[in-house]
Amino acid sequence: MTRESNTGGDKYHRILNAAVRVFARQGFFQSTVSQVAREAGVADGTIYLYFKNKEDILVQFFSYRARQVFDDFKIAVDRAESAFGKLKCLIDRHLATFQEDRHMAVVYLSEIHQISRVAEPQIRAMSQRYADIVASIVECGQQEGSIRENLNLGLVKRMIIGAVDEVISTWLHAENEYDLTSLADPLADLLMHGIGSAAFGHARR
Amino acid sequence: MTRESNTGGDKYHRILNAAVRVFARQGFFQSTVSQVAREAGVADGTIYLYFKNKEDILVQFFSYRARQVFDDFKIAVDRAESAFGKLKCLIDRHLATFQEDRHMAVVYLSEIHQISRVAEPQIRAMSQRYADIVASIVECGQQEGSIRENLNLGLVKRMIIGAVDEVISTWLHAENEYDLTSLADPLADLLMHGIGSAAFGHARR
Amino acid sequence: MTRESNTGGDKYHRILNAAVRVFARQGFFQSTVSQVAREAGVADGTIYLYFKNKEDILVQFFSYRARQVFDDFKIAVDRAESAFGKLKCLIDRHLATFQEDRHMAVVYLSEIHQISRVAEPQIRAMSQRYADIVASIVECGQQEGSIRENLNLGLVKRMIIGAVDEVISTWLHAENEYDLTSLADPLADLLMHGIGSAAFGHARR
Amino acid sequence: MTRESNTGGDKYHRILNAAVRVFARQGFFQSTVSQVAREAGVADGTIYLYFKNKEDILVQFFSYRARQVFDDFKIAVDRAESAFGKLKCLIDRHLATFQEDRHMAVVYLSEIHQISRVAEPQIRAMSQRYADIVASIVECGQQEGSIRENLNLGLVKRMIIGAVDEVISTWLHAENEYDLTSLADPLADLLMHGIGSAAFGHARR
DNA sequence: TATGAATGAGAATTCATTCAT
DNA sequence: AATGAATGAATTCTCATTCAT
Repeated sequence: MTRESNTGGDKYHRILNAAVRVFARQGFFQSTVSQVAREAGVADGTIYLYFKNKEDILVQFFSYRARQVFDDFKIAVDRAESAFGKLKCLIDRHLATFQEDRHMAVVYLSEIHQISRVAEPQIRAMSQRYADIVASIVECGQQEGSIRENLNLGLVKRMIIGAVDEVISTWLHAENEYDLTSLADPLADLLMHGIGSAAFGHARR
Repeated sequence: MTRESNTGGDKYHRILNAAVRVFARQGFFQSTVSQVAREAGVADGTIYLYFKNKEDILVQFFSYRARQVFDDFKIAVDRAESAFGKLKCLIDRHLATFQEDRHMAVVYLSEIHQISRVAEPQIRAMSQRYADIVASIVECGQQEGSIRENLNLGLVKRMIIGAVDEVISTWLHAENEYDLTSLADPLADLLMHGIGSAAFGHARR
Repeated sequence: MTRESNTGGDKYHRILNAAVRVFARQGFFQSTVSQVAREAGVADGTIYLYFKNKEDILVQFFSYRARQVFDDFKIAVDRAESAFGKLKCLIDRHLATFQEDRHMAVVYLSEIHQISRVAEPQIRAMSQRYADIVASIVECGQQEGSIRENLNLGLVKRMIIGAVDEVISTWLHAENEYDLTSLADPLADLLMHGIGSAAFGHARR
Repeated sequence: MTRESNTGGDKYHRILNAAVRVFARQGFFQSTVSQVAREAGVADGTIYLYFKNKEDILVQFFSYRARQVFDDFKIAVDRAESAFGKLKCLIDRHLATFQEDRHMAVVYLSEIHQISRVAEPQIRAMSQRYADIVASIVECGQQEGSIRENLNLGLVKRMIIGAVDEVISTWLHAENEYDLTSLADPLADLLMHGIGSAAFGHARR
């Protein structure tokens, strides 16, 4: 009965995309189902043929749309050779994807906490996906000797995703436009080598 | 009825604290003014003697409560000597403060995007405050030679605050309790030296 | 899906029977056309090929189905010889019919008042039919001397149908099952001879 | 928190009475909360200060208003001496009460089946109250010899209440007004002595 | 005939805010 | 200052009905 099997997924995706636009503009709770319907060019009631309720639109968004985005990161990362290359690639894809779909970026960054109460599993799945990618990068780097041993993987993952999300968030709220992806390499460099000077060496070791 | 945490304050603070508790529990938009009033032990109408409207409670929270927290960071950082010490101190204070006031942490992390539409200036002020602290640390480090030159200060600030926020966020959603501050040093180390191995040196330079 | 009770009938009767089942379960106003359609195994739109609107299903039910039931009473009553026999027969048929079709019983007893606003004529027709039967029984009884003269026929009819309906209604809401028809004779006896003792005779006369 | 303790029970009873009028006119399901509010001269939202929801209005009606009516019957019956007198008294009060408050009568007769799904206990309580009254009449009659032994009390109660309700129901739907209470004595007589002629005697005995 | 996706009017309910006390 | 009853606009969601296929 779920409508992925819709004729071409037409209305379903029209509504989903419209919803993301509206939510990005006004926030989830300040958006009305009517607004989403109008933006999608359907009647109010039509929404409920495809979504259980207003919240379900957000859940579906995170379940399918955003999740798939994270899956794509994996593919991109696998193409790079070195750990550093992979890291740059991950961050670049992350930044590029969100830059390409600003609406999704806004909704992802603003509403994920709201939705986490109801769609905890989906959120965890995305988070885990990211953690897996980071783990694979770290492992690769440790094998080639470019990444140090004894890392707290979870912490590394949190640092990376936190840094990237914050970079995106700042970009979203910036007054003047600028190219987000141009920050991929500098950020990857920072994450790889830290802010410390090489001269001082690694304090701990 | 709840009077335990009535920190001797007047009605204004009683309401503000009650609101943070309620908002943390249910989210801003899913909380009602009545709930805040009940939690504060005042009548619904009383809220409006101290706050312009529901949203204003959140704005006041960010204007005074959260902002002051960021101000405190500055003081703590100034006490440390080395740049690395300052960084650890900043992160430690950040983590400790949010660990001590979980309600504030939830509201800060969840609702800041909602409020940003209406309280952009306050948000910017906090952000700028953090940027200043980071800048002072970097400057200090560069003078003592422990932090490299040519850093994109804004990017460094975003990396740090993003990493810390993500660490806090993960802690908030974790199933089992753990000590957040114990992550301060490991995280500071990561930010300082990156995940790369010293052996490889700084690729770029 | 439910096809068991599809009494070989065409769509019209399939829908009508399905509707009675659904209405009995949930009440007319709390039932949806979709539910009736699903129960009947047809598409929503198909309902409207056979019925003017939702209400019309109920009207048709009372027009044809329930009405026919009352017609059957007449036939049964005519077979009995004595007035008392006829009365017992009427009540027995009444109880037996409703016991056999519990769904109809529920709808008849619960929804007749709702429908009376729109299908007054049908209701009156059924009521008149019952009044006629009662009148024929009374007439028969008066001829054979078993029923007293000077009866308010309308009142007698109301007493009988009221008593029987109430007996059925109680049975419907009873917690444990019991045989409804076993109450036919006791009730007929009560209606025939009243609750007074013979010794006291008829007070009035 | 329940609002019986309202200042004079003002709004609460205004709404309850308005609701009964509206429900009587249109039926419960075809009445809107807005209509009740308008009839009561209050805002829509005010309804919800006194009633949990629309259905609760009906439940409260049956819980307090109608139930009390049944309680009154008891008092009236106790005043009469003979069993026959008590019976006439019961029926007279029953008819008079409903004649005096036509709205209540309509709602009671039309909506009791709807509400029984949700307020089974209240309905049972009223029914039991009536059964008790009937039982006391019968017992009294049996002691004085005016009512026969071996009666199925439950059946007698169902016959009486069914007959009375049907008489009221017919009166409600009648085209021309007539005095309902004038039927009390004839009906009591019928219930007491049945429709049979004294000459024929009691078949069973 | 039959379908069932789409519609959109309509209803219940909530809740921020006001204001008489 | 404080109260909390009252308001009514706004919102979500339902569902009878239609109509293109």
